[in-house]
Amino acid sequence: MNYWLLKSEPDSFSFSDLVNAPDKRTIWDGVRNYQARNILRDDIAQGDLAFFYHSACKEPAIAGICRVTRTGLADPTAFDNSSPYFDPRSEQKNPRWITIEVEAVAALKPVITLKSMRQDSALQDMTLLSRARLSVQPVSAAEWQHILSQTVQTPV
DNA sequence: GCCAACGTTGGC
DNA sequence: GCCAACGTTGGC
Repeated sequence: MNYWLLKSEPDSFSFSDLVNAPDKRTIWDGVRNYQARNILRDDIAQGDLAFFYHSACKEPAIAGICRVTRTGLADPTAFDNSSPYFDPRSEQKNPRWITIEVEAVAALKPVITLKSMRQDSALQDMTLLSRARLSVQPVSAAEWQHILSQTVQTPV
């Protein structure tokens, strides 16, 4: 099993929004970066766990944990010409944008801020610190466990 | 709101 | 295939 970090702008879709979604699940749609797409398509497996990270907001931080419930899904927003993520180059028979479904597992109290991760010598190799713009990224088992040792998980 | 970093596009 | 122009992300 592998660990991941998924970024979302909380003003658009927060961890609380995921908790309040039907079945606490959502399709992770809207990713339009090829490296992130490749990770979603090729590397993430059903049952993997991911941090839910809040980006582009007042306090960038890991807010919760989610589990991957489905993989290999064509991103439906690519086919929806009313969506900001519409991409006419994505064909139904050969979808360009592949994504996953995730389910909320636990909230972190306190949240783990970007600031605290920057200051933590155990986390200096985190992809988050060197590849700030990559919206889907790997987390090592050591990083995962270290971060969880700094906080308490509250099941949702 | 600024702006550095960086991914994508498109002319050549 | 190169690379300049352009657009977006995201921390601050």
